[in-house]
Amino acid sequence: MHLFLIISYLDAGMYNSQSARHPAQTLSLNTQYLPPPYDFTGYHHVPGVGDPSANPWNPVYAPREEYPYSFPGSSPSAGQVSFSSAELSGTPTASGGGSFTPYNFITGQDPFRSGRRPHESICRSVAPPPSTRTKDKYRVVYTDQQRLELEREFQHNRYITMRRKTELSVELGLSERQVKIWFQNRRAKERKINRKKLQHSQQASTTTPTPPVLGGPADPPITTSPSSNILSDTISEEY
DNA sequence: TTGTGTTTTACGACCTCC
DNA sequence: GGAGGTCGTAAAACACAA
Repeated sequence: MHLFLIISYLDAGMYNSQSARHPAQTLSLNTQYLPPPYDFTGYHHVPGVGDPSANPWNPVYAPREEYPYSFPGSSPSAGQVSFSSAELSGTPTASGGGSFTPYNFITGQDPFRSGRRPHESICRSVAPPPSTRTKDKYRVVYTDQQRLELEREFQHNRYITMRRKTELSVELGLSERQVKIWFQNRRAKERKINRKKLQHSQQASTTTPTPPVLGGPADPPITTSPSSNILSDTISEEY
């Protein structure tokens, strides 16, 4: 059981992002709007909005930034990926110490691998300048502090608002593009993890001695179609 | 030390929305 | 048209076993 603490990020005003791009959207700027917990089915332009069954998965795209997919801080939703306090506090995990690291279903690696990058204490003592891919630097490695803040923001909101993106980019010394791409990659990572979890659970269910009831609820359509993705995404609520 | 597998940045292609 | 979304991928960074 991991106590998920969002301390200073619960300042609701911080997330009342104003959007210049979608003034017609009406749902969001109201702080009273409490979005459903992390749920990819809520993508706003799915045909039949509000009725995921209408089109469970067509390229379903993410909510616009007017949709503050924040989690009520007082009740971390089931959709959150939990972090140990050590991870969120930036406390380096013991190298190979076997401490629990929720993200590492596959390799058991520390998500931040804190304290395991000898060069970083030198090379990453200063945040790298906003950079794009160059000959010299194909990519930069973000500092632990940058990752920590980005991760915190991600735990609060899977989709960063324009306002928070600007704030974070200034705060962390990253470009807004870097922040945006980090969130895109982070969501991709989560989907990947969820897919693996789903595969594991499916394998476990197929290897159980009790045969599934044909046509019953325990016999979900297992396909490789994108619809399985949305399932895996919503499954993230198990976290 | 090295080989191998995984994770992390960054981008392009393609999509929808306004 | 430009914004940001997903998906797939390249390559650097990293972890770890042998």
